[in-house]
Amino acid sequence: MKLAAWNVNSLKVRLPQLLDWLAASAPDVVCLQETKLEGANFPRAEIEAAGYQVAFSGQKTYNGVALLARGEAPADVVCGNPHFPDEQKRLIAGTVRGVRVVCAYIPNGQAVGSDKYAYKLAWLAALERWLGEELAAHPQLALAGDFNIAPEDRDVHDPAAWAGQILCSDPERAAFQRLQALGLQDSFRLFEQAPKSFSWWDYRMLGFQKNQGLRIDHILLSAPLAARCTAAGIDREMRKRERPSDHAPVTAEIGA
DNA sequence: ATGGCCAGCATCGCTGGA
Repeated sequence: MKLAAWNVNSLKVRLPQLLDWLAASAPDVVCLQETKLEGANFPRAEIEAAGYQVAFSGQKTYNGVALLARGEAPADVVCGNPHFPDEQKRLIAGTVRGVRVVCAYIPNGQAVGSDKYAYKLAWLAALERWLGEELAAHPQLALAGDFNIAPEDRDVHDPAAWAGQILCSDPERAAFQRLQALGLQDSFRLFEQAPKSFSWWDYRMLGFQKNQGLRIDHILLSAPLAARCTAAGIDREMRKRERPSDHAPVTAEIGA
């Protein structure tokens, strides 16, 4: 089973690319972030026509997450974190083929020390608490999405320039490590990977052309799923398109 | 040259992203 996560930066704009990518890559489960759509505008019919059933939690203009599952509806869907009342639609979970899939759009944080940074750290602490419970109930669990955290310096094109900055600060990285301490493993690092592998590139300054990026989109797997994981990667093809999302899809393959 | 982009909402400039 192939799991994927993609921050589409507006599902309205990126729908043609999403449909192309579903056809080309045939993922079994897709976690979308930044759909930026309210329920009535969600392109359910187009996605169902591509063979996927959907569950989503959306709002106008900002945020918005969705789960797509090929050939079946995600079961036991939960929106939001019961430990963190939040107007912002950033979390949705569902079960597909016995795997609990948690799709997260972790806050950006804007700048270290800002109110949004405090919100990000509080959001992460509540996520850790809730995931501890989810893992106890669902040993086969994947946490996938836009984490807005580059876990290590090798995930940053220019670690000196980014040192201590948003997405790279020690408290953010410590929060990522606490998620790992729950037993979640970074699927990408289970395998040999090319140096300077990134999942996001700034639209400005020819970021993608120069490969000046960050690896901030991740698929974390519980130990039983990590043991079944046969491959993990980042699909740069969509980032080469006209009018791309600034994020590339990330994928993990789970064997039987 | 210390900034260059993009999406949404709503105009002809702002917020937010990362």
